This record gives sequence, C-alpha cells and structure tokens, in this order.
Amino acid sequence: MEIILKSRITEGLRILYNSEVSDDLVQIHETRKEFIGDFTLVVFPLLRFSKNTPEKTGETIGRYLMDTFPSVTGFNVIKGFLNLEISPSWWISCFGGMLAGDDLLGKCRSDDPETILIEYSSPNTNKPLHLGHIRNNLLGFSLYRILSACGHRVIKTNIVNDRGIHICKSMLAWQKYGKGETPAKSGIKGDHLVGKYYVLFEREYRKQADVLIADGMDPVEAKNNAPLLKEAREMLVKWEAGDPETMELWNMMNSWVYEGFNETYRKLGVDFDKIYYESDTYKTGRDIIYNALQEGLLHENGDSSIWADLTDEGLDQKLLLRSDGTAVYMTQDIGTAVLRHEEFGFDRCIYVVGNEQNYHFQVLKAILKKMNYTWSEGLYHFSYGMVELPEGRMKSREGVIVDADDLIAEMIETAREVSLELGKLSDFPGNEKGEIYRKIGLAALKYFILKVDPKKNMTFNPAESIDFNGNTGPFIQYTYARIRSVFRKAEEAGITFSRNISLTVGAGAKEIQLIKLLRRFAFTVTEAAKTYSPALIANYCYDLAREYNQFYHDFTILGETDQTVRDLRMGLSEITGKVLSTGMLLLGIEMPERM
RNA sequence: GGUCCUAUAGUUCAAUGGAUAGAACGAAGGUUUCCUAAACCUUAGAUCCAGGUUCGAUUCCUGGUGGGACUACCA
Repeated sequence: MEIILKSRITEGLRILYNSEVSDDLVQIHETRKEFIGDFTLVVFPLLRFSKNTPEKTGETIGRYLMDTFPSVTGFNVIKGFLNLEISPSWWISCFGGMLAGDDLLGKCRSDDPETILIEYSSPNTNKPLHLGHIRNNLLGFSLYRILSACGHRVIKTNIVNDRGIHICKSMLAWQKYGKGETPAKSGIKGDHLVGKYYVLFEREYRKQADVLIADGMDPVEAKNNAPLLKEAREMLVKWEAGDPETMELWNMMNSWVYEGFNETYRKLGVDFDKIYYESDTYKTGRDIIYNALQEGLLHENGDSSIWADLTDEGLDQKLLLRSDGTAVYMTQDIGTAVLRHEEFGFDRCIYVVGNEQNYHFQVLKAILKKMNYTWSEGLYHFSYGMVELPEGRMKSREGVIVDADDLIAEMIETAREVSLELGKLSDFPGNEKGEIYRKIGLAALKYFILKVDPKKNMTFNPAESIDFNGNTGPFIQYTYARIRSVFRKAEEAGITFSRNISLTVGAGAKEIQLIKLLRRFAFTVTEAAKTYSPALIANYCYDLAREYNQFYHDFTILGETDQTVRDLRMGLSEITGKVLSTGMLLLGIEMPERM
C-alpha cells in the first residue's frame, strides 16, 4: 500500500505542481495512534515544489488522492502531516490474503540468496558455559533462523578452543589432585568437573605465588616462577610435541567436556552443522603464514617471530607466529577462516563474538585482506555486548559467574513455582506439566536476553529472578495459549469459521489495528535480518501480544452473534497465533498449547 | 595516550530524522456470573552537557563529561 500511495503521490505532484519529485522526499509511514488516519504523508519536504503553506499543500494532495484513488476515503492535515484514511475494505482484503494462507514470511525472501556461515558459541574446554555464552548461543541461533527465513543458506558452525595453556591447567590439577575422579564416578557433569580442576589450579597456583612473594620475591616474578605454572608450561610443550600420555589425558578430559557441552546445548535448543577444533586449524594457519611470508606479504623480526604490518590500515604490527614457531590465537583464526572458505565458499561469514574482541576481528580482516583473500570482505563481526552482574563483569577465574546449567534449571523451577501458585495445569499429568514448565522457563530466559539490542551491554541481577509478567516471554506464550484455548472451545461448541471474510464486515478500530500490526510482521523480520537484530522481532511479538490481549479483553470472539464479525475475530485470532509462534520460533522459543 | 561501543522514568528495556518520547518492573488504585486475571484499565515518573546541520534531532555531526571494552610472543 505504501508503495502504491507513493507512486500515486509522485504522479499527483507531477500533475499538480508540474514537478518531478525524487522518491525519498515522499515519506509515508503509518499514522500514529493518537491521530485519525491510516497512513501519513510528511508534507514538509514537498513545500519547495508546492510553494505554499504545509496546510494548503496537504489539502491539495489529500483532495487529489480522494478524487483519484478509491481506497482513500478521507484525510486530514495537522501541522504539516497529511493523514490519509484507507477504506476498511482494503484492510479486510489485505487480511484476507493472510487468512487464505499466504506465506507469512513470503515477503522476507531475499532476491539474492547467499551462503552464510555463522560462527557462535566458541567455548573453551577448561570450564563450563556461563551466562555470557547463553547470550552468544541465543543470538547466533536466532540469527541463523532469521537469515534462513529470508531464504539464505545458513551454516551453523562452532569453533572449540581446545588447546593452549588454560587446558593444561585443568589437566595438571586433575593429575595432581584428582585421584582418578571421573564424571561417572562422581556424578558431576563433565564440563563442570573439568572446570572444578581449573579453579583448583588457580587457587593452588596463587597460594604458591603468595608464598614466593612472602619470601621476598617480586610479585611479577613470583607469578612467573610458581612451580605449578612451570609444570603447566611443560605440559603444553609436551602436548604440542604430541606426547602420547599427555594426548591421552587431553582426549579423555575433552570428551568429558564435550559431553557436558552437548547437554547444555540440547537444553538450550541450539545446534551446529559443523564443529571446528582449534587443535586442527592452528596448523593450517601456520602453513598459510609461512607461505605468505615467502610471498613477501609478512615480515620476520630479528628473533624469527613473524609479523603482519598493518600500519597502512591505521592498525599496529601484529604477531602471527612466536619466535619459537608456536601459534597464537590469530594464527588459528586465519587458518579457520581459510578452511571454511575452501569448504563452503561463503558469501558472508558472521562471527558472533563479544565486543571485547572488536580489535581482534578488525585485525583478522585486515590481515586476510593483506594476504589477498578477496572474500575477506564478507567477514562480519557480529559484536554483542557483555552480560554484567550488578557488581560488574563476571570473572570465571574468581568464580563470580552465572553458570548456564544452573540458570536454566533455576528458570524451569521458577516456572513450576509460578504455575503452582496460580493453580494452573492442575489436571495435567506430571510429564506433560514438566514439558510446559521447561518451555516457559526457557522462554523467560531467552526472551529476557534477546529483547535487548545485541550491541548493548546488559545487566543481569541474580537476586531478582527474571520476570514472568509484563514484557516477557511467558506473556507472549500466555497470549498464544489463550488463542489455542479459544479454538479448543470453538471445537467443543462446534463453531467453525469461514476464511472468506466479507469485505463489508463491520470491522471496528481495534480489528483494523490488529490487521495493521499483523501486516507489519514480514517487514519486521526483513529489518531484523538486515540489521542483525533479533530484538526487533522480540519487541514486535510483545506489541502484538499486548494488542491482542486488549482486543481479547474488550471483545467477545465466540460469543459474537453476527457471524461475519465472528469470522473476522476468529480469523484475527488464528493469524495472531501463527505470527506469534512463527516470530518466537525465529528467536528459538517454543510455544505451549496451554499454560 | 590511541581506537571502538555506550548514555532515555527509581530499575530493566523501546522509539526507518517527524506530531504529545513508548512499555515493563517497582509504587498507588480499580476490573472476574462471560472465550485462561501469567490478563485488562487508571495515576505519578525520563532524553548527560554545550554547540552545529535541518522546516523538524532521543536519533546525524563536532566538542566535553560519565560508564564499558580493546590496545599481550593469553585465549
């Protein structure tokens, strides 16, 4: 409609003022609620063509549209805004399309589908996942759903950071203090068990350093000379050399961790098409760097370390291989990127990684460009904000952390408590109830995180549990459950409805309002894909649920005696339910039939 | 020092450069013989500061101030 109006207006301006007006000056948007009308034309930009006051210009254009365009049934001009009223029958017929089974996301399909690789999660194998990872996983997975909905081929990947000194720390601590403890024996989830030894290492290591400092050693030196750290370094050397015993330990403990991670991923409802391991890709990175060095794209320092000079890009020198030939983080990321491009030939590669690594990705892109990989243009760092506690950042080394598994369990438990308190689902068998609590608890968590603009830091206060009322996931689920309930009741009563809504049905303002909002869904999804923002969809779903709840409260649906009106209201309920569940699915949130 | 991000009710979040800045939580009050009250309705409450561009700025630009991150031969 906006497009038609726009072309009509452009045409009108040609006739009325003999002026060719460029497209972007004809600004049309939906009329704000507090004014009468459906669409609004901003007339200010057109004054230079009309050479008249905003009021007169609006009047003239409004009159022209009334006379030439039957769908426009009225207009008013307020302070330079021309509000156009569109005939209800246009809205009804627009809604009729949705009811007839038009693909809700049809308008989102890209004309130019791309292959998009998306990396998210990226855990270290020395400790369990925490709230920061939850935000990462949810954003990554939701972007996957959104971009897929827009017709792209999207590949979900994970890169596991399974090598480095931090892994050796937990291995060493387990070797020293573990007494053969395993997940099976202790009943502790694998990733938590390994995490326990990581924390233990840090504690013992700090004790040793403190002793050295007490003996009069310089603090920096003491931290470097603590026996435990030396042992960990030796272990890393053994690992790099492929020492069988070390490798065996490494494999065993990693397998525990992966089992633990998989459980968390499953609970969270995310998955991957392809998992890369840093222990594989760093070697590729090293080879690539040696090649690039030979081609003269990189340079060697006096101590035989290898560097990229990025001063042309306004960046610094960046180390790529240490003087002893071992790899750094960047080395591995270069390898991974090249491997991925060889394997998938992506158009875009989206890295879902926190904003603390903005510089890293700027450098990564610059280095790949310097190495003449033209596809590096398609790399995009989806930089999201940190999740902070009221006291500040989470610190895993100090145990100031919100554990992912604990939080998920807590949310489900809270869902159960709230439900019991409200006396819901009392006639349900236990296992079905459990499934609903799970959906609700996860929805609360996921929505809480996804409704926030990704690039902003957000605060999580463990003391105040996540809400279940107001602008929340359960609120939207509740709206959906209500709709389902209406249809169950309709079935019981033998009420069916016709999807051929009469164009002359007596639709009220609230019904039209809902139609307008429903119509905006596809636009919102497109916008969310363009701006990489699941938050837009979350907030849209909330608006729609609120609008529907008002409607539901003020009007009867099944009790309506005028059948054409009842058809319309049932139709609105059906589409609202579909849009809500489709929208929430794009966020990775499931909807319960009852709650 | 340099680079990047950010600043909106008491709190947590919204607002393609458009009209009277929206919600939620919290506070105060109200709605249930009727399709699920996890709902609905009232009331009180906010754009960090100073300039600039514009018919119009929460939004764009410049400069301050506050918060965060990065600037490792850690990952």
